[in-house]
Amino acid sequence: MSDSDRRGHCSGCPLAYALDILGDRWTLLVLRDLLLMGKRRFSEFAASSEGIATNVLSDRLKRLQERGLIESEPDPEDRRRVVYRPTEAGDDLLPAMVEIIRWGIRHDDDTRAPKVFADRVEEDREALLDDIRSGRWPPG
Amino acid sequence: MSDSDRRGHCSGCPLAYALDILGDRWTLLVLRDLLLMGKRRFSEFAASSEGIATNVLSDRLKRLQERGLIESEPDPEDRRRVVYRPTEAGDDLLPAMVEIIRWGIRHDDDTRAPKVFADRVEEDREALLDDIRSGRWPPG
DNA sequence: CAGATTGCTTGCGAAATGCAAGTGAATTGG
DNA sequence: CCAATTCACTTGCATTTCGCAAGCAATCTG
Repeated sequence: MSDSDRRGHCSGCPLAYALDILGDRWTLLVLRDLLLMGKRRFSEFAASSEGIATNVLSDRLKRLQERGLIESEPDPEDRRRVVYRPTEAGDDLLPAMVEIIRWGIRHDDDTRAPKVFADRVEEDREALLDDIRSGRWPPG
Repeated sequence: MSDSDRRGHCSGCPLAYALDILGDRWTLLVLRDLLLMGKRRFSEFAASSEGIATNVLSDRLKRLQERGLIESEPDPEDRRRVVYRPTEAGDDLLPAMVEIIRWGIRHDDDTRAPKVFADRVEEDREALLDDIRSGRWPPG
């Protein structure tokens, strides 16, 4: 049986529902790479500075796919590769992710988040979300 | 060594920082009880319908305290009891939590979240946040 | 004082995690 | 064309975390 079979808690609470999918150390970091960093391939996720183990990465991609937050297809230009993309449900996580990041920026004294991002979130959250969604971020 | 010593990943990413504190199945559910349900005691958290194990609950309360998201003091009216309260950093998580809940409501077909809440978040998020913060939620 | 309650700890089997190494298919270089 | 390399995983295994049941001291109630 795979790592990726987890028991849902079925409490009816939407937060518990979300945590059943996202409630671990790695899942949201993979989604960050997809939604904010524009990464699309296994080796790109694996190269992120947090250093996720490849077996865990493989498992998380599988779960995200089963839960409908991402989808994948073989890269037509190199069939060894697989291209992962967020679905609409995955993209829809952006506001939540940005709020968590915002909290992190405000409370981590050693944050290395780009100042442009930090400033922009506080100044105009909605505009920043639109920029990210339409590929206008990062600017310039 | 206690369960509550976890290794920080020190990547500098504010999301990774947040996940080092919040990235598990239970921590945010305890904070939900504190921020949204007005619960304050160990036995109240333990009674939530998700059914957290008492050793895990004990560990999470300890970690949240070490990380400065909650604080506790013995209940003057019954010294067996301990009263837990969110700190400012804990309260500050409310917007992120509400965004996650919003995602859960939109994507969980079987959600049992109160419709008043679901409607209000979509209609006027900021006003809802203010109502929660000032104890005006739930209404009536 | 006897019994119940509260917050929390302990013991233990099961599951998840991190790490290193390996696998097979596809691609590149010579 | 064939050896070497890349890529996305998988496997094995030791360590950590988990859920569950039981136990505990301190406090309160009758």
